[in-house]
Amino acid sequence: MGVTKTELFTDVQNHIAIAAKAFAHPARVAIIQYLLKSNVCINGDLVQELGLAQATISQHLRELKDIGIIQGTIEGSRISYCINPERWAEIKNQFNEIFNQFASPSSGDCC
Amino acid sequence: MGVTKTELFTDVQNHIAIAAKAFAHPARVAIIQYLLKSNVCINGDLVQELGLAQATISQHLRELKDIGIIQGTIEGSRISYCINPERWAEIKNQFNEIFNQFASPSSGDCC
DNA sequence: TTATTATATTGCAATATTACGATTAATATT
DNA sequence: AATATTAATCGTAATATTGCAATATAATAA
Repeated sequence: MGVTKTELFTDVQNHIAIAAKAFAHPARVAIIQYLLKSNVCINGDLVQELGLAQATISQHLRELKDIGIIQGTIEGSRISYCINPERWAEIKNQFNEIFNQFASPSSGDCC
Repeated sequence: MGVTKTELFTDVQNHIAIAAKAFAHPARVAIIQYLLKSNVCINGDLVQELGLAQATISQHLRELKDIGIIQGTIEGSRISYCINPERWAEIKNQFNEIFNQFASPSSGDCC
């Protein structure tokens, strides 16, 4: 069907899934990495950096913005994007909480 | 197109995207959480736990197995799944590396 | 052997995602 | 004002994902 049965899952599970989608496409990872490097926000020179069409980049930016992990401010005819610190911390914490829940078993504890 | 242009991106970017997909669906998050809780591996009582059809669960398990984040061993007619410690650590480190690359700007550093 | 149980696989149908060209809207430049 | 630049949006095509019923496979139980 392609349609996720969100009603079967907890809010936390759904939220984690949405946050994970920010990283679930290499183009979006590339955009995030670019933003991490050039801390000084950016605009659409991502089109140069990645080899994708302008419309495609714009679409990925919108997804990242919808997830909330980035934010954009209008600067004349350009738009400066940057990481949203609060949302970043939130997502980071959500993932860390999961990652830290697993303690490697001493030995043949498991399969 | 629905087809990702993987050749445009670095190996790291592609690998992160693949790993993120493990968490990019609430059912898979639920499966991982269930595995974290009942440390003692499990089988397909996920079908009871989540409200999805057996075939659907099986499919998500295969995806998680393909990503490598879980592993399964045959135990008679059942299959015990558990988290793959090495792969788990690998993914955890990959994400932490990204998450730690961002230092919240002192003030109006950005947009 | 014949059932039963547990899980994987196959084959769909429906929806989502990825990508891009074309268009639009808004600001900049001349 | 006329034109260029920038980026969002629309429409569309191709592929991927989600979900399930039905079937297949494998091990166990009767």
